[in-house]
Formats: sequence, structure tokens, C-alpha cells
Amino acid sequence: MSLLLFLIISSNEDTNKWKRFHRGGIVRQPVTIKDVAQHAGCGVASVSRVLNDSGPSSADLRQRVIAAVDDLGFEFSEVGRSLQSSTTRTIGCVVPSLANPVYADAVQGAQETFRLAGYQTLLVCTNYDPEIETQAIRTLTAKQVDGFVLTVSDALASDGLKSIQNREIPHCLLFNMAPDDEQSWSVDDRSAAMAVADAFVEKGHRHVGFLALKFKSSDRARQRYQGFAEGCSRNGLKKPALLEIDEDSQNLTDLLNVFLQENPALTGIFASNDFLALATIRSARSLGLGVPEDLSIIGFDGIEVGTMVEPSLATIVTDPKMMGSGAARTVLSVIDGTPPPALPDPELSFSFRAGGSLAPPVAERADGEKAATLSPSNNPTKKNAKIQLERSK
Amino acid sequence: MSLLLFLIISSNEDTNKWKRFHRGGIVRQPVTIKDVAQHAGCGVASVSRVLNDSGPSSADLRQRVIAAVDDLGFEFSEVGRSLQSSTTRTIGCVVPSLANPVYADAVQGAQETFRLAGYQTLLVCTNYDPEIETQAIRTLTAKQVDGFVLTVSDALASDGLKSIQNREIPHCLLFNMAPDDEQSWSVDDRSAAMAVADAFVEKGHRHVGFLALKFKSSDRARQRYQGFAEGCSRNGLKKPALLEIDEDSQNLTDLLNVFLQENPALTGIFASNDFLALATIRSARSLGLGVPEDLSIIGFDGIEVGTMVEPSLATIVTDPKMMGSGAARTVLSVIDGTPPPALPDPELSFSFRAGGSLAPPVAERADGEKAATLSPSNNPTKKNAKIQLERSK
DNA sequence: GTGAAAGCGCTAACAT
DNA sequence: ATGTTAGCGCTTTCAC
Repeated sequence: MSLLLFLIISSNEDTNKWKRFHRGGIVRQPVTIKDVAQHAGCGVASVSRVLNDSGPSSADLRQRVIAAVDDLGFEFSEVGRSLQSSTTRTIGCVVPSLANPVYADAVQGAQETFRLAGYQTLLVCTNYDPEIETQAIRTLTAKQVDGFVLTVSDALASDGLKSIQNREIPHCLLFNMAPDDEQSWSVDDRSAAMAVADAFVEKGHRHVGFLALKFKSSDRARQRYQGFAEGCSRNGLKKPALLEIDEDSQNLTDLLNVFLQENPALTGIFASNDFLALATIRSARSLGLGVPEDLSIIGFDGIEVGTMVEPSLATIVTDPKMMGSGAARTVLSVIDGTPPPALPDPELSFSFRAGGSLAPPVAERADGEKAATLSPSNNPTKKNAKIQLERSK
Repeated sequence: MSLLLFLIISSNEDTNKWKRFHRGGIVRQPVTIKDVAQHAGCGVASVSRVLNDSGPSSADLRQRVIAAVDDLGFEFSEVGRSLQSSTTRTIGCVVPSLANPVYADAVQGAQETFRLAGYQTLLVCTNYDPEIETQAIRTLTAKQVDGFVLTVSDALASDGLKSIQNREIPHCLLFNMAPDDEQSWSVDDRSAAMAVADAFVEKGHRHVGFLALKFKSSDRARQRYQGFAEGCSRNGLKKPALLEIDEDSQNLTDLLNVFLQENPALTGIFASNDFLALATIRSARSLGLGVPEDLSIIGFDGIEVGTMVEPSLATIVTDPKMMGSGAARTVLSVIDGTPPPALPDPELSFSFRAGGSLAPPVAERADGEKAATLSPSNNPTKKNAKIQLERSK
């Protein structure tokens, strides 16, 4: 009898409310501004006014509202607010990958800047896939993000970017050279690549090559190649040999071997990023080539670990975190209608860092016959032999 | 006259609508379901039914709605939907930092899994700051995220985590050992650290130390120390010496120097992550110590670059991407009320990778006097001297 | 098969 | 100073 009574009583209001918030066996935060108003014995507008300090209110009212709030543990629903204000305080951030520390740092910089300004960051990694890129931008747009920071695969051809432009959503590119009147925070890839060419020439190299991963899907790599080629030509070198890799660099060693055979005069390689440069060093070694004696390597990005390896990696140093943060500030300025932050001088957006991986060529590199005929595994260099020993001990 | 007419006409409805969407000089997507309904000459409910395939509709109606939709370029507002459905299809993801590739990879894995399931990821990096952590969780909760994946600084004491538990929001920990009945994807830090102790012992080391960054704010580091200590004790070694670093490792060399002087018998160091291990190798070298001859180093995480350095880094290999993806799947299963994915066997959540940085101790390490009296800069080892030369050339 | 209307949580205009 | 109400974009009864 009493059980029945309980059921009747509890079913008139409470359970209805609860039920609505049950999903997957989970009960969600059910207390709304209306509950607070009721609890405080006032209208919802008063609660809003008190909590947002957006209008007059008596001390007494404030008291009651505050009390009700922490009585009930109330917190505003941003969803309700967003609908009302058509502002979400959320920014879409689209980058190719976080595996590359350049993007990871940039994202962290942007996220930090946005957070400080009261914005949250909605992150998408596209894996260099233009389709995912487009889809992500569509979804983020539907979520009504207030702005975008993005690295697109092709700034001139990106459908997603176009739709952002059409809708005139505040945005800023990152690591994409800006087409037309687009805003962008980016390394001046061409100038930097030219500096690499200069560095090679200064050491006395005459035959150099360019090595890129995802050449097709990365306009950065293409810009770098262009700049490198121009830098070479300026210095009277012929066009650099180009080796592009599509897949993950498992078979880099083999590809490199073929590449070096095809270009026997090569004494220096510019890799389009530091990871690739490091991998190239490793591959060169397992082909029996010394770095830098037989082959000099220059990377790009300036990731920290480049200073930890032996020999240290010669590279272009950039500041991805600053780039991310800058792009964020640009977006915020567009949103607020305030003047945009000054872009860093393109010429100062990078610097060359010398390193042990770059040295004068000892002589014309002996062509690849040695490396070609021997497979790395059963023909370790002396160094490798030592490691093998240590490992098997 | 015609101009006036134009003004009058355009001001009656359109401009009102436009105005509402102007912010910072920007006009936002104004077309709503109501516009579509009007354009198609039907009620909003019909539009909703057609587009969501959530009820009956005549072929004719469908036709008109579709036409209207791509006539107007309509897209649903997720905000409206969220308010109505109290579901946002958004997940909060909280990690300490993206500078550490372990988290970057994990985030990417989680984000990918969520994206495939139709969820977006709201990312926050806390910089290991518990206050930011708490604040972030509060904000994300207000944004009504449907779930959380998080690495907290202290799983037992995190206010943010508590509030998530109270509100019963679906969530899964990442890289935190699960307290009580919490779900968590994590490396078994203690077992892994014990394996490190075993590896040292196997090579004949008798005196080893533990090196950690942010020991206080990382329960991971503490777990690893605990396990390492236990592993040592099991093998009859005395408690490992502990060196904790708070700041960024600029002065690691000096700290290491002091540490080694205080523990002259030390022949091996277990660093709580690979970056730290790499930095330690560098510091040891600039103190004139050979790795592994004078000092063996073992890292933790198994980041790729550890295989690229010379000597390669002995370390515990983990699979952060899989961890992130697993945590994501766990959250999704809670949301959907489906059975959770099987956790990987804790014992198999890591593996030991041998490397050149670990070798038998040549002898009791000569104590620090050499290193102590000489500052690294003016007393480079031969190797360093060579680099210096190359750099200044 | 279709439309009108209520209501999700909130803010702002408008009463009082 | 404070309460009432309309409406943000959407889904979902509930009539017809």
C-alpha cells in the first residue's frame, strides 16, 4: 500500500524529468535555470540577471539566487546559451596529424590561446585526406563553431575552405601559404628552402637532392621543393633530384638506395621534414654510407630531438607553437573586429641551424655499387656491428 | 525613387534576419528549417521528417523539400538539435600536453575512433596544471559533452573527475591507473618498471637510479618509481636513487652532475620517459661520460626517434594510439549501453626493447671528480670537439 | 500524409 | 527591481 503511494507520488513530476535525461542508463545533469528560479522563488529572468550581472537586482534576490544555485549545483547549459546567442565559443581546428610534432605544438599553442580567451577547441586530424578534411569542416560548421584554424592539403583547391569563405566564418590558415587575401601564419617555405640551398653550396656541395613524403597532398612540400630548386639555380647548381615517397617510410632504405644509384654524384639531401631527415640518416647508414662524410642531410622544422642525435641534425628551425598561437590570435581578432596581430616578418619566420649532419663533401661520392650489392642486414657497418653485438650479448 | 523603394522593401524582413547574424562584421549562415519549409511550401515538421527519414512523406513533398534544401544550401544546426535531444555528439578530451608524442598519439587515436562513430572531440591540454584540469572539465561539462576521455594528474584526488562521476557522465581514464571501479586504458606502469629493473639486473647492474620530470604532478611517474623500486628489491638491489626535476630540463646537465656525485656507484638510470632519457644521454655526454660504457640509460614510452639515435635507446615500448582508441571505444560503449571492449592484458600492454644505451657496466663507475671539476663547455669530449669544429666552420 | 504547437535552456524586450 | 514572454532551430507528439 505504501509502495503504491510512493509510486504515485513520485511519478507525477520527478520521474518525468529524470526520464528525459536517461540515456544509456545514465542520468544527466537535470537542473536548469527554471529550477533555480523556482527554488529561489523568482522568475527565470532574475536568475539570469543575477548570474550574468546583466541588469539590476536587489541584494535580497541575489542572496536567494546564489543560495539556490549552490543548493542545486546549477550550471548554465552552454547549449541553451549558444542557441540564444548564436555563438558557441568554440573554434574548429583542423590539422593533418598530431604524429608530427610541428602540428602537435601548433595545435597546443592555438588551443592555449583560445582557452585563455574563453574559447574551446574542436580538433580534427585529417590524416592528409582531403575528403576527411571537407567532411570535418562541414561538421564543424554545422556545430556552429565561431571560427577556424586550419592546415588544408591544398589552400587553392579546398572545398572546405571555400565554404568557410562563402559563409564568411572567421578563420586563419596555418602552414599554408595564403592565397589572395587569405590570412595565414606560415613559415616562408620558399625562402627557407632557398636558405637550405645556400647552406649546401657554402659547404661546397654541387649535387643535391630533395626528399619528400606525401608530396602530392602537401603544398608545404611542394613550396619547399620550389624554393630549393630556385636556390640551387641561383647558385648555379642544376635542378635538385627529387625523391617522393608515398607510403610510410618502411622501405625508405631501398628507395634511397635506388635513388642514390640513379644520382651517383649526389652529396647532399634536403628532407622535407626532420623525421624524414632522421630516417634518411638511418637508412644511409644501413647502406654503409657515413653521415656527413658520404652524404650530408638537412632537415626542416627544427624538432628538439634533432639536437639530441649524433651527429646533430642540420635543419631549418621554426616555431610551430607561436604559429598556432598567432593563427588563433588572428581568428580572435576577426571575431572581435579588432585589428589583427602583426604577422612575423616572413624572413624571420625561420632560421637555419647548423649541425653535424651537414659537412663539406669529402669527395665525389663513390657511387652506389657497394651499397647496391650488399643488403644492409648481413653487411652492417662497423658501427652497426657493434650495436648488434651489444644487443645480442 | 527606385532606390527608396528598394530600401523599403529590403528592410521589412530580410535585413532583420541578416542583422541578427552579424557579429564582428561577419554574416553567418542564416537559413533555418523554417526557411526551407517556407520555400517548399510545407510545415517545418515535414522538412524534419523528410531530412531525417523519421516519418511518412509523399514523394512529391520529398521532392520539394530536397529542392528547397539545395536551393538554399540548408544545413541543420547542431545547436538546435543538441538542445532538443540533449545530446551533443561531442566528447571532451583532456590531456596534459601534446608536446609529448605519447599524448599526441593517444589523442589522435581517440579522435579518429570518435570521428568514425560520429562524434567530435573537444580537446584541452592542461599543461599538467590541476587547476586548468578542473576548470576545463567544468567548461566541457557545461558544453554538455556526451563523454570524456582524460588523463588526470591524480586520479584519486581530481575534483574534475569526481564531478564527472557524480553526474555519471560516460568517461574513461587514459594512462591513469584506475582507482576502484573506474574504467581505464593504461600501461601497467608498475609491471613495466619492474621489467626495467630486471633488464638492468640481467646486464649486471647493481646500483641504479630513477629520473623523473614532474614527479609530483604525474601519478604515472610515481607508479613507475614504485614498480622500479619493487623490481630492484626483488632482485636484491637497494632502493634506487631518485632524482626529480621540476622545471624544463635546461639545467639537467648540472642536476645530473650533482646526482651522479651523490651516487658514485650508479651505473644505470631509468628515465621516466624517452625524451628525458634522450636528454639524459646528451647531458651525460657533455659531462664526459660515455653511454653505455660509463652509464646505461633506459627510457619509457618507445617513441620512434629512440630507434634513430646512436646508440639506440633501450626502452619500454607502448602503443599510445591504441590506448587512446581503446579509451574512446570504452566511452562509446558506455554511451550506447553496449558491452565494453576488452582491455588488453596488462602484462601485454608494454614490451621491453633492447637498445645500445643499455650494456653491462664496464666497471664500477669512476666517481664524478672528472666531471665535477670540469665544466662541460670548455672540456668537451673528443666527439663534442668534433661537433664544435663543424659548427664553427 | 501533413501541419500546428509545445518545449529543450537560455536571454532580452517589455511589462509592471 | 522583477516577472512574463517571445523566440533562438530543432524534434516530436497530436490532431486532422
